[in-house]
Amino acid sequence: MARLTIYGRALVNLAEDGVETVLSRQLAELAGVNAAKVRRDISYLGSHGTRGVGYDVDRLLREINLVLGGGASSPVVIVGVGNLGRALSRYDGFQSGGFPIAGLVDADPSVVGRRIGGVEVSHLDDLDRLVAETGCVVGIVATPARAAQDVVDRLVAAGVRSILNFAPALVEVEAGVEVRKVDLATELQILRYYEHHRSPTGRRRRAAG
Amino acid sequence: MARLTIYGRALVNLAEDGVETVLSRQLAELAGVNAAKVRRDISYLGSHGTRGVGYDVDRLLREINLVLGGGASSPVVIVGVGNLGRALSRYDGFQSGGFPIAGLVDADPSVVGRRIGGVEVSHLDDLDRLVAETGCVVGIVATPARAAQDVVDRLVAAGVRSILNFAPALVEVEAGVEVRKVDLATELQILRYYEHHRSPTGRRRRAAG
DNA sequence: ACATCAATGTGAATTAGTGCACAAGCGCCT
DNA sequence: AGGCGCTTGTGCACTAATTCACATTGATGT
Repeated sequence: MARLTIYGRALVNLAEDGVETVLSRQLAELAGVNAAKVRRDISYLGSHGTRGVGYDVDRLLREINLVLGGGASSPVVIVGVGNLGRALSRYDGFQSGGFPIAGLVDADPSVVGRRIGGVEVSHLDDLDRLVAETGCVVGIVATPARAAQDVVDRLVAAGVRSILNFAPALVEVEAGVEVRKVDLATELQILRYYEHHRSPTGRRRRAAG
Repeated sequence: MARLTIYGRALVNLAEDGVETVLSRQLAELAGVNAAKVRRDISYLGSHGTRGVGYDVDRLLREINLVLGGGASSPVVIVGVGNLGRALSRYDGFQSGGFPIAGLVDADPSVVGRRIGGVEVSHLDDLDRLVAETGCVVGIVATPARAAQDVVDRLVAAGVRSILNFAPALVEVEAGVEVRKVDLATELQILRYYEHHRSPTGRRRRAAG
């Protein structure tokens, strides 16, 4: 679940502050959710807090990291170095999050060979070789919508089983391949929707996660 | 709902192809959801298709655009021109989606005055003036997590009521202000989770939206 | 050792979301 | 004009998610 990553981040902050024990109520406050939900989520981990005391921060963090895949490094390949692809290539959040950029790929021969953020751009046809050599397990699709399905098919053929899709298009994959979509246009549209259906102002509250 | 924007995009494509009428079944296929869901979603619009025929593409598209805020242009201000902020500044999806970048802001004096993607960077303290002059209605937060709450407070104080938060932090806002969070780190974490809990391969399917 | 306190873990209730299945309605064909 | 076939709109059942509320259980102090 997505909430686990939120808890994880909150726990990291707590650990850095030297906190050793946390209550479900506190974690709920930090994560912006209900305390009962926190407890139920954590109970699915099989983890056990201590009744009357709370959860051990370090232990809980370890358990969450374990189920999320730990601190392992997962190299990614970015397909499409157009506007968005270049932007993502220069973003160092991938690196610092444990997802080093192992390769850049584009179908346009005129950009192949160029270096962006210290990584050379390969041709789309070399995707198989690139994935095999670098051991990429995650593919990032930053192409126009019409190219997305073809790119995803190539990624899957190359062995990639986890895909983050920034293209505004739905793609089909075989079961066993996980695709997540990040759609900036949709997010902005939704904001615009609220802009047009503004409710009367009220009290301060925690934002949706 | 987020699905409305998906329908909208599908309808645009259909309209470009010259299609005049669409069935709930077809729209469901394009959007990757159940046909009954499409019908129920559309029924909330108050729109009426024609039984036995389907929905008029142009009419439905107009209705969806209306409820989503139409083709109005909504200028945005990007706060934080660090790694991610610069990346976003150069992404022209905002411009083409009807969200022109009206301003860039940063707290670091050494980047103030620099031009990125044709827009000059202003100081965070000038946010009020910038928002007032450009009529920005949407703020994009691309700062480190620890600065996010302060930046959001300043945006709200300046009159911005719609915020897209890329910082990995929850922020509090008064009611009436809408915050949406885009969290690349979480998306990648979730992919990594599935990577570690791989289910056996199966048949091709449409990916989750 | 025992009582007390506090927070967890979870059964049960509530709410939201999904999807089936069918009645109602519209156009077309005769 | 009337019947037929097709699709919408929606009542209803079902599933998933959330939240309440409390019995349970570990720690602590006397």
